Amino acid sequence: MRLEDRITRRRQRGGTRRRLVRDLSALDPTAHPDEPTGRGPTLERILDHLDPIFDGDLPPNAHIYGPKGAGKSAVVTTLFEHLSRVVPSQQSVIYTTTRTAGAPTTSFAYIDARDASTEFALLHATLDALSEESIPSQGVGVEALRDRLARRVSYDERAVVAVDHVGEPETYEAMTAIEALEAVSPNFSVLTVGRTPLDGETAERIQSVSVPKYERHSLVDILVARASDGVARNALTHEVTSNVAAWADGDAHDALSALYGATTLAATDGADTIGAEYVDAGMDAVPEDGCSLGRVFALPDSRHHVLRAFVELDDEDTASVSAATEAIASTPTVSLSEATIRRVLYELSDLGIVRRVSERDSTDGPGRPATRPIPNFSTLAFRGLIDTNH
DNA sequence: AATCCACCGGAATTTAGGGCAC
DNA sequence: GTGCCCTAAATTCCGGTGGATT
Repeated sequence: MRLEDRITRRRQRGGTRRRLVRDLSALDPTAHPDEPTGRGPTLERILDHLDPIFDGDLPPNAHIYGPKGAGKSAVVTTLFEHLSRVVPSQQSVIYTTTRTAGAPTTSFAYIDARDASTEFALLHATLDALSEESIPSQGVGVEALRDRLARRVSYDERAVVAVDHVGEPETYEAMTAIEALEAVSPNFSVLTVGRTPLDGETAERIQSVSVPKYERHSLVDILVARASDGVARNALTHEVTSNVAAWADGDAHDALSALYGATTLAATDGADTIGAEYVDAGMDAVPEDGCSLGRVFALPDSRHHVLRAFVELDDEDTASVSAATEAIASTPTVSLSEATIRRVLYELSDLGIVRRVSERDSTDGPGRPATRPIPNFSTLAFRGLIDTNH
C-alpha cells in the first residue's frame, strides 16, 4: 500500500477506534503488492534474461511458467512498472540535441491476456500501453491496428511486451501471443507468463524461466505482511497463519482467499480476533483445484451479474442448471434472457469457473438427469471483493 | 455508409434413463 | 431378461444485432 493511501485511510477512519479490519484490500488475493515478498531469485532470473536492454539490445522472446499463486504476476507487474520508469523511452524523453541519433530506446508494456483475449484485443492493449492517446477499440480492424502498432515501434524504438495468463481456458497459448506480435514488427520482444511450460519443439526455441511454488516460510511471510496492513495487530495468531500457509501448500492465492473470507466472517460477527473457527470456514470456502478469483473478475460485467446472483442461491435453486437458470433470471439485477443465462452457465463451466456435479440420487421422471452447478471459487471472498472492487 | 468486434438469443443436437415389446 | 424407442432435459453451435469509429 502506498503511503498516501495509508494516510487517506487513517483520515477517513477518523478516530483511533480499535477495529478488526483496517484495510481489507490488503488481503485481496487478486491484487499484488508493490514489492513482492520472497521472489528475489525469480526477479533476478528475469532480469538476467532482460539484461540486453541495458545495452540497447532486444532480448529474445521468453516464457515464464509456474503454478497458480506462485507470485508470477506479482513479480512481472511490478518489474515492468519499474522498468518503464527507469528505462527512458521515446515518448517520455523530451527530444534534445544531446540525444544520440539512432540510439534505440525501449518501451515496456504489461498486458493481461484475460483482458485482451483475442488477437485484436492483444494488439489493441499493446498499442494502448505504448501510446499516450487512447486508441479506439471499435470500428477498426486488426489490419489497421497492426499498421499503427508497426509504425509505433518502427525506426529506433523497441518494445518488450509481457503477456500474462497465457494458456488459460479463456486466453490463448504463449506461441499465439508471440506470433501475433512478431507478425507486426521484429522490434517486439515478448515475455509470456503462464502456468504450464511450453511443449515440444517450441520449448527448445523459446527460453523459459520456471517459478517454483512458495516455500512454506515465504508464504507465511507474505501472509503476515498482508495481514499487518489488513487487520488489527494480533488479530491473527502466528499459529493460525502458519496453518493457512500449510494448508495452501505454497499457493498464495488460495491462502489469501481463505484469510480474506475468514476476515469478512469475523467482521460481520463483530469479533475482535480472527480465530481458528473463522479461518477454518475461510479455508473450507476455497475449493480444491478452484479457479483463481482473478479469472472470475476478468470476466465481462454481464457474467459478474450472473455470478453474483448465482452465489446467493440455496441448494434447492442449484439442483440443476435449469433450476439455477430460472432462479437467476428472476433476480432483478440480471437483465439477460433465460436462454442466455443458461448458456452462460455452461460457458462458465467450460472455463472451469463453475463446476457441474451429477447427482447420483434424485432421479425423478424421464429425461436426462440433471447436474448441479457449483461455483469453483471461494464465494465468500467473491462476495466481499465484488462489492468493493467491481 | 461501411467496417469491425463483442455480445446475445434461440435453434439444433445430444444424451441418460425409463418404459415397453418381445 | 434384453434391447430398442421415447422423452425431457442437457449441451452445443451459429447467425443476428448493437454500438462505435473511420
